[in-house]
Amino acid sequence: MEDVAALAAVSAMTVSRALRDPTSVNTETRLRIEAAIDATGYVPNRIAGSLASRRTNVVGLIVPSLRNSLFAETIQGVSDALGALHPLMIADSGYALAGEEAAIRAFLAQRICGIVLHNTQHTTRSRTMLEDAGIPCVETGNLTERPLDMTVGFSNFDAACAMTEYLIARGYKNIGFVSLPIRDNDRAAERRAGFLAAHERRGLVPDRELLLESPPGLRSGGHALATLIERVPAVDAVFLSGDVLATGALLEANRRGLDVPNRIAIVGSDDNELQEAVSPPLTTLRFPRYQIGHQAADMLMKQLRNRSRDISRLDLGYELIERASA
Amino acid sequence: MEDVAALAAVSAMTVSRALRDPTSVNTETRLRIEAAIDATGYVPNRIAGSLASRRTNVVGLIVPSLRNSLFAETIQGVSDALGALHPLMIADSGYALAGEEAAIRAFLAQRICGIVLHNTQHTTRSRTMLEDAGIPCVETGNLTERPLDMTVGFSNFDAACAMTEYLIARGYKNIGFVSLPIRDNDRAAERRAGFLAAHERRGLVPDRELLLESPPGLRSGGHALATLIERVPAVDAVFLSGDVLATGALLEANRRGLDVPNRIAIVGSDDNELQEAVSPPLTTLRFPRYQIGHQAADMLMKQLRNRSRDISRLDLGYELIERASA
DNA sequence: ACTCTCGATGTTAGCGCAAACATAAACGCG
DNA sequence: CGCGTTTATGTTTGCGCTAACATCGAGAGT
Repeated sequence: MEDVAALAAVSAMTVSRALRDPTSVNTETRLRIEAAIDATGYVPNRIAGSLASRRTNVVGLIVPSLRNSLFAETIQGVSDALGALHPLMIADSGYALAGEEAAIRAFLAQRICGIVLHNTQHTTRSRTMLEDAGIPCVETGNLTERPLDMTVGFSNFDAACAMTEYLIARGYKNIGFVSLPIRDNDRAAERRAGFLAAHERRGLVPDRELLLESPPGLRSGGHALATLIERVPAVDAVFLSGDVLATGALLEANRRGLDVPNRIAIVGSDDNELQEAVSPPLTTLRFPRYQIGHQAADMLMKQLRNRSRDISRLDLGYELIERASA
Repeated sequence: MEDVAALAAVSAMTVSRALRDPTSVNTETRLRIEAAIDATGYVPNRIAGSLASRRTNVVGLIVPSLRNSLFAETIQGVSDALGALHPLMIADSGYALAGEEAAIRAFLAQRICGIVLHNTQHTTRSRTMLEDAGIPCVETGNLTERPLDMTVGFSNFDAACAMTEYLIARGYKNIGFVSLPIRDNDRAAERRAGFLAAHERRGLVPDRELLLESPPGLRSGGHALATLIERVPAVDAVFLSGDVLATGALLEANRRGLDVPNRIAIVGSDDNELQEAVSPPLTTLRFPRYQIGHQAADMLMKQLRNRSRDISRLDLGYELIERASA
């Protein structure tokens, strides 16, 4: 920076100012400085700047998995909202609370200015670290009642409940429910709770044999369908809530020559192009995952500027997409 | 850190050492320091550390898009290989060279210690910035002859060539080729070149009418198939190289009642669970995307330690997965 | 006993910036 | 015309750590 300052015949401080707030220096001076930067190929050192100002503009994001395309939507939303102003540091928790804690610790050491979490369950240590750090934090993935700081998303409970009531209303009697493993996964747990609540509201008692946990994956969805049919031959509908499980189940049903939806209805969640393209097209829940990421980052940035929060809980809802599979 | 040092009755320097290399301090001292860290809730400031040591341990990664599940595999590979030692900063270029340049500039300001790029085309400014920065750089996505520094991946040219020769060998005469838009996408360009080269090797002249560029997406693959059939009714095979184009085309063929592979063969690339699950299962190319990310990060870290490179070009190859669609 | 080495720790200085304050010139206004 | 006020820039200091060197005692070899 000294070199640039010398070349532009100003002090380093003026260069620093020109870089951070171009309006704060005289236009002529600014142009001289810009020319000097160009000539020297100077690249500002944000590390030094961050140390001096005691804050960075880096935002941290922790998702359960990086390879899951669902989270990819949210990641893209966050990245787009942050734009060029805030570099993005990403880590995956591996669906484990301990993994999240390790990532939080690493991020705090990097003195991130804010954090987005795709989880609402945390170790106590994670909680205290985040509180002590005093940085804005947005939890996404599931809308909790008592967020650490801010939260944006949709209610997995409500969504699953709505889908289940939809199936009940259409006359299905023996409805199976398949979710991802519930351990350390509040989203899956909420959905199962929603499934059960819908039955309770209608005065029905769900068959526990029809509740299943399944790893993610297309094939896994097929297995889940097979398991449920074997356990309870009378099953007439299955709600597979997670990833591409429903698509896998549908393909399996087709393979077995089961008539969907007359012999068995299949519905899913996390709508995507594929679910519409299969035959019959799947009735699913659609979640605004990109928007969640975008809004989360927006809320974070707003709080970084204002130092005052306007909303701390934002429900972006869900859509039930009716197609031919139920 | 002063607090920790006082509590452990040592100097700040010893605390710093204990943190960076626990073996360099006496075991008793280390335990006292660890206890003090625990008691005070001290979180090291890597920003200050980085400034003093003039290096960070942050690795940068730039992909064309964050929402694309193909890149997600590579991202996960990079993240897993880096582990807890190296925080990961991610940006997307939006499939644009200018976007990549902006991300590189931002990363260099953050003084990343190394970078992984999923692209082998760069603006001249990008190139000079990376050279001047003098940090290790791994290019993935397409194996270039003259990498900036290191490269790991597979040859899109070879893979497309092999698939095309496979189709030719099976007797298909009018082979269509669909790729993603080629502008600023060396991978798509290489694949088309491979397609053309395979014809040339066999002394065939491909019909230019059968070359198509298509945006990504399932539906888009269907459209591409429709377009090719309309243009050249005699088309008897289509190679859709990119994303889920082939799956979309297959679903469209099924919808139209076209016999695959007897009326028309459909083959794709980027194998995944879905391509195996559709009917008929798709013949595709499989690329080791996770491994590419993992190896790229490994090469980066090895060079950060050794300061000497052992390999600068690593071909992880591809597989041609034969199934029933051709 | 004397140096020599080596492990363990301390001291000094400075990384490259930005906050806070200082300065200096230009401006407006009664 | 003198005063406060504003705009544009400079100076000093320190952010929290680590590199480099200094120190200091314990053990080894002769």
